[in-house]
Amino acid sequence: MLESLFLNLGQHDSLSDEEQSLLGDLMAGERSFAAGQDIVASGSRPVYSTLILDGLAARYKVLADGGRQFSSLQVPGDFVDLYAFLLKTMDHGVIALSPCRVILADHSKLRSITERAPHLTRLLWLDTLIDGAIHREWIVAMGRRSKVSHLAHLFCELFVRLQVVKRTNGMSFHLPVSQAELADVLGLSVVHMNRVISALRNSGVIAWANHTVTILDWRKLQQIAEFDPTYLSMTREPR
Amino acid sequence: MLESLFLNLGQHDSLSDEEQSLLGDLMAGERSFAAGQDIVASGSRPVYSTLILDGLAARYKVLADGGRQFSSLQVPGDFVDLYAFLLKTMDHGVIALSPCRVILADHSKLRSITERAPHLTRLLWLDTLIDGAIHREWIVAMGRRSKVSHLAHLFCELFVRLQVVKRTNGMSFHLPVSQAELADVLGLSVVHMNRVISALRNSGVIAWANHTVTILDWRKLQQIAEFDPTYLSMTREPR
DNA sequence: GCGCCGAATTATCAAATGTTAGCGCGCTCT
DNA sequence: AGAGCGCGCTAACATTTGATAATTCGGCGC
Repeated sequence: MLESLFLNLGQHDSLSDEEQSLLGDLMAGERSFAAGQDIVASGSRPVYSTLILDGLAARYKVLADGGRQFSSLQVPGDFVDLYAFLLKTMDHGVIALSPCRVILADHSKLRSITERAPHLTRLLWLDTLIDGAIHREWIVAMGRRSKVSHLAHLFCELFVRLQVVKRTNGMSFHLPVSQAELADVLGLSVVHMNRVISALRNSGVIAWANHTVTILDWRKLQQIAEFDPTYLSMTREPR
Repeated sequence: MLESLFLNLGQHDSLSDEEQSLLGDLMAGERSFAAGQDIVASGSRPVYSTLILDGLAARYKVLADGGRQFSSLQVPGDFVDLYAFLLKTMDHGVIALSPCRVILADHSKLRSITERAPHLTRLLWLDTLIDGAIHREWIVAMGRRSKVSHLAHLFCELFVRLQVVKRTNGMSFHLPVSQAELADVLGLSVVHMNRVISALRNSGVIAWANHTVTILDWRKLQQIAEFDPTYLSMTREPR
């Protein structure tokens, strides 16, 4: 059941049997959320952190004028709020964009891992660092890429991340979001989001129908996006 | 000399004498950089992490069309690349925006801290988590705030962060950046950056001259920015 | 099969933002 | 003192993006 987690953490450095069993002991208490439900509420002080087993979730913040901005997308094998273990108070919410199955990690158990399993601690720390690296990449995309390039970059990133946890199907992956939700990722109006999607479609590099994105020309998509996966740290080396 | 670091880490939880001495032992090898110099090069694999003692630095990425985007600003007491300890390869650069005095932390020593000092490890981890929280706040600002509000938010954030490390002077702080550099923070053209700055000035909440920002109306600035400092985790509690 | 509803798409116009160019100020170098 | 230069600032115009509204499309229940 924790296969996604093992694939995710294990891609960066090898996980010993003991570490796998520590993780098995850590993760307990499966839950499900319907699309649109909050997985973690803004302002709360969680006593456990949440790992996605299945589904798509997003961190978000809502401003006074009602505008919503997603600050990340979370796929199976991702901790959505591992940082709450140390940050204590959630300054934003996490919402299920599709039906989500999750499993919980008690903060007290996480703490004892930091006391007793330094290497596993470093891997969990690394997981949050990659989170940060993705944030930085998003900032660059929002600030200086064209909107089409930004969208292309997002698709590249999602494809690679989903591939790691075996959720791609050839060059396709499931993307259960509406154009309005995607607009809240890129920070655009729905109308303009639609224009940007049309442009990327018309360039012939992707197809998107029935909540499924298909990459028709991976090389060209990468070029449009200037995608360099270095920031995802997908090499296995001692950490 | 490490006062800024102690102020920074110590604001979240108390640092024992032993931890302070571990940090003193960790940080060694002072260096200086002129404004405009790279402190850490993109693509490099650092063997130490860098702490700012004095000056202003920024993480950045340059795109193929020459556009530059800063993904963070770093003030005294900040590690600019603590994450390189685990991420290994820099996927972006770090530049000195003003003359910078820094001090280094050997990755081998950092590693031994994770093996022997769990609480200090958690505080260092926390430091990188706050980094991530700031990134998320920037994403929200870039996506859904008006440009004036974004700028106001940035000033609120800088003021509060600088206050922690005692680098404010009343309601003023030193901001040694040109409007062009600030444009690379917000992701705007220089011309529009100038318009936005003028608008915020004209609203009477800030003054900015001689590289010094003065907050004339803190309450109103916060309102414009919808600034809520929760994400900076400025409460001292067990971590 | 029919009608309803949410989502996608298009059209039109308005506002925000970018581009290019130029001016002026204050600084430094000679 | 004069020239050069970086930087702030403004103007004029082009392009991108947003707002509003209408139309189409597709799934789903009756």
